[in-house]
Amino acid sequence: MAKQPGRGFEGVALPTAYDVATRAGVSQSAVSRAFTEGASIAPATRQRILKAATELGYRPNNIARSLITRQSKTIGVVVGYLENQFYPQLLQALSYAFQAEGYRLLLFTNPPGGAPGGDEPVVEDMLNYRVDAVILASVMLSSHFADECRAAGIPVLLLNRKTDSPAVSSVTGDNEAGPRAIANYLLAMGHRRFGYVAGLESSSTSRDREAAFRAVLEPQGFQVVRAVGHYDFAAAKLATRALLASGQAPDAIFYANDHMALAGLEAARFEFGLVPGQDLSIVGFDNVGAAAWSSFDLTTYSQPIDRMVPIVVRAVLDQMANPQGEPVRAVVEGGLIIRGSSRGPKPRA
Amino acid sequence: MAKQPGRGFEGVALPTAYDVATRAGVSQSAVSRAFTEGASIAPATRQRILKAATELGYRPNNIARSLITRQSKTIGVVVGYLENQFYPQLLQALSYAFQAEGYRLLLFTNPPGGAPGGDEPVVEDMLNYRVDAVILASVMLSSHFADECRAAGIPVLLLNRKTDSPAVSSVTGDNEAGPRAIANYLLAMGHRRFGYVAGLESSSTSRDREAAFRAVLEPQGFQVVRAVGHYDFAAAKLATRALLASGQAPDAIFYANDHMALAGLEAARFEFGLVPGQDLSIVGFDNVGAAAWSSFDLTTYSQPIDRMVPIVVRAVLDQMANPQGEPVRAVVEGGLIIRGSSRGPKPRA
DNA sequence: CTGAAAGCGCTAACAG
DNA sequence: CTGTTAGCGCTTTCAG
Repeated sequence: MAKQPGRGFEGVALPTAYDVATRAGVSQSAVSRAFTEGASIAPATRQRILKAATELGYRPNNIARSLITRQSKTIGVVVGYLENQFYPQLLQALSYAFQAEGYRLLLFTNPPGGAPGGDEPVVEDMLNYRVDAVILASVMLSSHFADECRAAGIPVLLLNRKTDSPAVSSVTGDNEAGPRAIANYLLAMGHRRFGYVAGLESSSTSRDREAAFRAVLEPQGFQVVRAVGHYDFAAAKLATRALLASGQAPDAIFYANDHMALAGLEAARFEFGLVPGQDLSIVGFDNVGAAAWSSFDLTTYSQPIDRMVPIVVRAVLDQMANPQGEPVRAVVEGGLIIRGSSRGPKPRA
Repeated sequence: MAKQPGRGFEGVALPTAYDVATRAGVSQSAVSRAFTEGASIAPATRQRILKAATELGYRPNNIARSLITRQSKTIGVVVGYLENQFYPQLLQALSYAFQAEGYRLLLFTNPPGGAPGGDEPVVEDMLNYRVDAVILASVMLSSHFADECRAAGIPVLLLNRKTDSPAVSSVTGDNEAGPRAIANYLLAMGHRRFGYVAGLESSSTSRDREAAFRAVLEPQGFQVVRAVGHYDFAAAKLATRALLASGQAPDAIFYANDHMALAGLEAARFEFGLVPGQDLSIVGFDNVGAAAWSSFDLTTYSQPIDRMVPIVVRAVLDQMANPQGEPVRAVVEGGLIIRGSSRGPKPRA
């Protein structure tokens, strides 16, 4: 009947492999093998053990297993702003993909409205949980943390952002080709006055997108006025207002992401009475679900989650298998998706 | 220099409490105490240990700690459809609130587009991780799973849904008063032909909301036509189309949640050329962020996340402290939020 | 194929 | 206040 130290129904301990062993008349190690894929055990023995286990309501304790295998089968994920639909979509896809590989996600979120920088102690704490890898999909985290993970021997992957350090793996959308495609498209549609709404100034992603956008326009003599939206809906509305209220208002605005572009669309339409796709062009980046909704019909450059996630999974798995391996720095190509929010010939209109 | 069995930078093992003990010239248990809140240890000793720990880059291994304390400090959360903005909002709030209590969330998601019923083996697997409690915020899960958790002695809490079993704790919005308030409001605004768009037929939440809605209207002799939106955006559009295309089209439609109401709004506006708030009234439930966006301006009944989450946290904490305690069955009051999508006098218009 | 034995890294009595 | 001593529940050689 074993000891009974623990919790469990009615204060009785959960059965252990020993209990199962006793009941099945085998050794405890046999029980272990019965629950280990591909372990050498006679089918008959295995059946007997499995039967005893079910009768007892036994479940292998993954904590104990982790302690000895040194694998928690857990991946720490830090996400920031879940208001931006891109992140829930990403999170769901990641969760599902890693579940298929036998990993689960331990979730860490930044405090709502938290300022960038300042590593949260809670996130530090994630390392104590011996996560097998860490995925950082939050802008709100100093890159110092990535180094700390590396020092602890834990693979890190930056998703949708980068660091200066080329030693850290990252997977991003095409922050170079995307903005260039957008710029060229806007030029072709006859625009001449451009605006850019940045995310956070500290964000490499926002900076890269802006640089690529300008790299097309400025050599041709076009100015790009800018405002900062901090990746926030309300702030992006304010930024849009500032841009549109100025004397030389742009007639084409590129936003660092869809989330802000949606806000811009609303500001233009409801505060200025403008008709996007006619009076001005509004373009985002990501192609989130809502971008395709009729209310927005947002032209954007896609960051294809279904193509990014497998790359992330493989990269993380590889890094875990071979910590000495080369870091991955993947850029996942997207595509320009022309919808109604921008001026010019529409796909089918 | 200790053994070197494990991973870690360059294949060297991470330092253990023993390594720190040796370096600080104390016993291993002293190290343990140095890292345990409120343990009896001399400040000087503690300082010395902490110093040695930092020098070695030591981090306490929570896995080992969990094994002995029988607490993983981890809560399993099952969420389904993250497209519905309500869930990311909820998830973020839960994550933050539990982090403050020293718990982390282990995330489980249903497969994208997964059918209801059928307990995913992956979710079963969560119990092997010895999560300290389970929060189910997914409709896509047979209630059988809740019993299984209870059998394993793990507190379960259903969020935004219920079971027949009164033994299981749950926290929901006001699925009784909310729909009644909506029905009364719509009546007062002069509506006479009503529609309801259900979520999943198997969902207690959707059934409760429909029943309460009808409970006001039918006794007064009004019919409620219905369609099923499966909590899905596209399906809700189809449902709306079906309702509006019929001979006796309703001029007031209540949706089981905002996510579907948003879809309904689009269908009415872009497929039927109707002006919501004028030609017909569209009402949702939840008050998600997007409901307040100008593009939707959706009248709804709120399910206040900031009031629900503390109740969830307390309930879960209580159940863990006292597994024998009474289950919690909290109904969190919301409020009718009248916006432009419904006919009648607007708050300030 | 199976059992015995030795821990994984840490916490928790129990003496001192 | 601190060290000693047992394990937590399981995986993993190593014999047999």
